[in-house]
Amino acid sequence: MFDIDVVKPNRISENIVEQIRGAILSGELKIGDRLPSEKDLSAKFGVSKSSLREAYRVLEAYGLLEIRQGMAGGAFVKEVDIRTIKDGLVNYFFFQNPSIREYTQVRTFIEPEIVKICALKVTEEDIKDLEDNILAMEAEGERFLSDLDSAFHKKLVDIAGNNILSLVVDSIQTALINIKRLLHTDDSFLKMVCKGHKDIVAALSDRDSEKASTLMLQHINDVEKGMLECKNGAMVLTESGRLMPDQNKK
Amino acid sequence: MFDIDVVKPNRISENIVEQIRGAILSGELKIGDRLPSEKDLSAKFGVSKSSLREAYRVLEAYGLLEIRQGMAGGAFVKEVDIRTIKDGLVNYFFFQNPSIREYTQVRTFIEPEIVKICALKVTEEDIKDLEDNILAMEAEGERFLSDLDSAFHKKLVDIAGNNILSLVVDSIQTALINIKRLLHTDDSFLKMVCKGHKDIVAALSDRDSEKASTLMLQHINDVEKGMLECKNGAMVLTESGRLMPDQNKK
DNA sequence: AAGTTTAAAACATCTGATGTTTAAAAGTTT
DNA sequence: AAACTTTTAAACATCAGATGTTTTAAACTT
Repeated sequence: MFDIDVVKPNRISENIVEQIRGAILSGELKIGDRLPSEKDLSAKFGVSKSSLREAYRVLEAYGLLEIRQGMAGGAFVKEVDIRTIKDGLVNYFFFQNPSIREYTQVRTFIEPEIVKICALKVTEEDIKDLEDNILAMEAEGERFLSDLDSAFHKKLVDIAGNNILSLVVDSIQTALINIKRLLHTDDSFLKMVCKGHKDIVAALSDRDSEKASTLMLQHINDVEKGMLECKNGAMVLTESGRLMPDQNKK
Repeated sequence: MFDIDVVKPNRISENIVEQIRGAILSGELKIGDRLPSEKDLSAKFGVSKSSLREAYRVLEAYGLLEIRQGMAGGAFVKEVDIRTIKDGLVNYFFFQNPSIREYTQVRTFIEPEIVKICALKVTEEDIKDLEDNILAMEAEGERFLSDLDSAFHKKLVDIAGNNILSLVVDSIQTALINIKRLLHTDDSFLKMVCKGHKDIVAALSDRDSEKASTLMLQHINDVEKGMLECKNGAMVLTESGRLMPDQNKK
């Protein structure tokens, strides 16, 4: 059978949203283009200002418009940025609540392959950046562990040069940061992460793609193990690896 | 240096959006909960109805609220659905315009691994569904090729049982459908797809995970090759594999 | 030429009125 | 009593217009 779409109410603002979104996706409106003022455009559409404003708000929420106040203000077509997408994914994953296993599984599929590509493309400057990241992690201790850890993996995927992979890795790292914030990782976790990163960078420095890949796989599994062992936070992990509030600590 | 976030204007509606979003993400508000009516809630926040309405519209755009008219209507907390996320990704990828190479690369990392898992988990009923899908493809010809092709890969990833992978594969399939709509695939492409799917299902039926994985990798590469050879549409592919409007056909 | 003031365009917010939708309650018929 | 119809009221949808705030550019002053 065919898929059925729920019939939506014919809201004026929604109609306008689709017209403007369509104009952007068809190329009629380009980045930086300024739409007419609320007053003018509402008159053109033959609707009230409030209806048009609601449409503008929604388009802004989609990340397609930027609305500026002031004399030279107005509504400007904007490139959707990754922040908009990640915020949406945060909302989505809040309800899905994927298990740590699921995150790890995706990572084990993608990141070992990513470092293989990195081994071929990585520059001396990249190596320097990665080494600096590790040094910062050792210096700062656990304070910025998650952020630096996240930055390390994002740096690698960016070297690989695939926008889609970058989005996926970035989103997963953002989700993992949120999870780690609720767990209390200890010093041995930090040391393990640093060691893993160091070995990977060493392999990349040698342009040894197979070794880098194997080390990355090991590292990802170590991180999962470390996270699953963390049980001293306000949250506990169910046997399926899902994060839940600890019922015993009220 | 630290990341800098652009300071946003202190809009009333934005303030309300964040308060309500926060209440949802903190668990204070649960799926199905009904928020007070516009009249009541705007009074509680001490703002006008219009400001509250704009906030509701944005939350609705995020997929966090569903607003219903009528006597028993109002604003209800809703689980963000995948459609909301995919629409956002369509907007995002419109500007990123990833190359076919990028899509293929992600697929080659993920889907061979997915079918490995499928080989262990697949049921007789799943096999039947997959076979039906192939039969439908052969019967329908090119008309629904993209949709059925997409459904085949989505079915496989759903068997694997990883929400994140399902989202990634689903999103890539949606993007590829949009690209294929602009290319004109021929009958040999259809045959190639059917053959690939058949072989994969046969390997899954034998529970041969390695063979299924190898065949999937081959299939994905074949599909890329087929797409890159398609040059008879209104669009052309640049040497980097990006889809662009054909300048010669005006 | 540099700094300051002023003016105007555009969004932000508020108020209050009117229309529309929808489900439940009330009423009617069989 | 059950089934159908009509009425009603709650809540959103839309509109109109007034007032406030922000920001830039132009006018003005030093």
